[in-house]
Amino acid sequence: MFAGLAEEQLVGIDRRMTSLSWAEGDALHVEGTPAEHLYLVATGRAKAYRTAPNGQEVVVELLGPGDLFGGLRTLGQEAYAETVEALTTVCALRIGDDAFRQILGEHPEVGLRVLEDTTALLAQARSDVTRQSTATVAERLAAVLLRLAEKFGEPAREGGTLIELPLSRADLAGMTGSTPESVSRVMSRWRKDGVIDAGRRWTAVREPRRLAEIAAAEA
Amino acid sequence: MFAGLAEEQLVGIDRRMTSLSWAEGDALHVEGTPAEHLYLVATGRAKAYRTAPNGQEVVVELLGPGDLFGGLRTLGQEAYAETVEALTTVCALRIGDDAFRQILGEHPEVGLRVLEDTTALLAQARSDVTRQSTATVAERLAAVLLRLAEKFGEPAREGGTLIELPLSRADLAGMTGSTPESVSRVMSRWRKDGVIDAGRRWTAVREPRRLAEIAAAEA
DNA sequence: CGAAATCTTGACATGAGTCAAACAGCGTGG
DNA sequence: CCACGCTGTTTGACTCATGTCAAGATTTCG
Repeated sequence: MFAGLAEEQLVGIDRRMTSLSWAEGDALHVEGTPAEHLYLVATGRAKAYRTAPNGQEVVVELLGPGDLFGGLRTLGQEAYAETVEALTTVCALRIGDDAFRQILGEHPEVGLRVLEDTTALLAQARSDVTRQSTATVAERLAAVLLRLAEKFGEPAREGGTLIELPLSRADLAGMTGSTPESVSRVMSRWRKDGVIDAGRRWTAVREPRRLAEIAAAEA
Repeated sequence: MFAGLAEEQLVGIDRRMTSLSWAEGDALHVEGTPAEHLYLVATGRAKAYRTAPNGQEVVVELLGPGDLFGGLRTLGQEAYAETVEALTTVCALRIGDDAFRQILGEHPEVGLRVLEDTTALLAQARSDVTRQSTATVAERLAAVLLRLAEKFGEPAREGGTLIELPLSRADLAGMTGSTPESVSRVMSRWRKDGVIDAGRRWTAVREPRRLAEIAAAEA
């Protein structure tokens, strides 16, 4: 995010940010609360979700180091639109309205970077809308797992990619716009077929290509 | 978008943009083409849609005067993610990569404005994801009609709000992630109940409150 | 080791997609 | 100016994916 800035500039920026940390399960900020801070994840994982009128939680983003989230009155956000909850221990930097504007004034490149990030998120969200509207649960789940593997995965010793995240069936249901039961069914089938493997706090993709085929609705 | 700038600054900006126009049905830019321009709608209406793997068109945004769209390599967009098609005769200003950066350099406020817009679109898209995942077709359609009335509606002489847009059942299906048949069924019912009224090239919301109740899933 | 939470699996209900046929606007050409 | 045909809409009958409810298995943690 701040790549390409000199050491002393970074120190200047750092002084204006507050470093905070949360434990697994804590909420970093809550949907509907007045939006006053931007956050930059330093370490750990978190999920951002919205609560639908019917009470279901829909996960709109998974956050890791380097990700920006939160909201500012300045940017037309009256209140936080999502609740962000720590999935592991999380450290993040918090920045206020005025400090953000200052930094943007001093370092225009940073503004462009933020715009770039936001644009990418928009593209992501729209692709989610499209998939949600046209794909089946299995296709959506395959796409989600591939994305997770891409962003959070590490090579597993048994082969394939390991996603070490404490995601419950309910979380996965929230990401696919489905239910824990449906997710469980689909994953059981895949496990039987050897496409994936999963425990309580992790998931492994054994055959990415099969998953990709499923996600592309070629089956 | 450029509110608050002096006359001569506007002239300077204007010189770097190309003014273009399209007829109803024309594509302003096509999904998958290299992204090289940003556009600002001057007059007319257009729809932005993505084509799902199964061939269905999902409308992700309706554009009117003042709306920004398109994409730039600079912002991390390799290719346009959507096709934008004119719903009426459309005039828009086109701006290239370098010019955009120049303007941002000269007028930082504009950058903030763009970021603000993008943030709003992101919030919109995420709210769409949430609704898509949890609401029924009727609820989604009600929400879409209310949004259209809000953005494009004008008071109708018969009472209620008139949306003068050439939207086919297929377009509405694209916006609700559904099918023309389902949309037709729901709208027939509402017409019978006097909640809305519709012809080929227009739709009128007669009882916004009933629609709002439906959208909020209170029925 | 036991209770609480989570996951799995089954049986069932239903919203909404698909296919198909009848219908209505609307422009075109005789 | 009217009839024809094209295109989009409406309505019906049927099917299927997926949500719901419920019971049993498994894991976690106090």
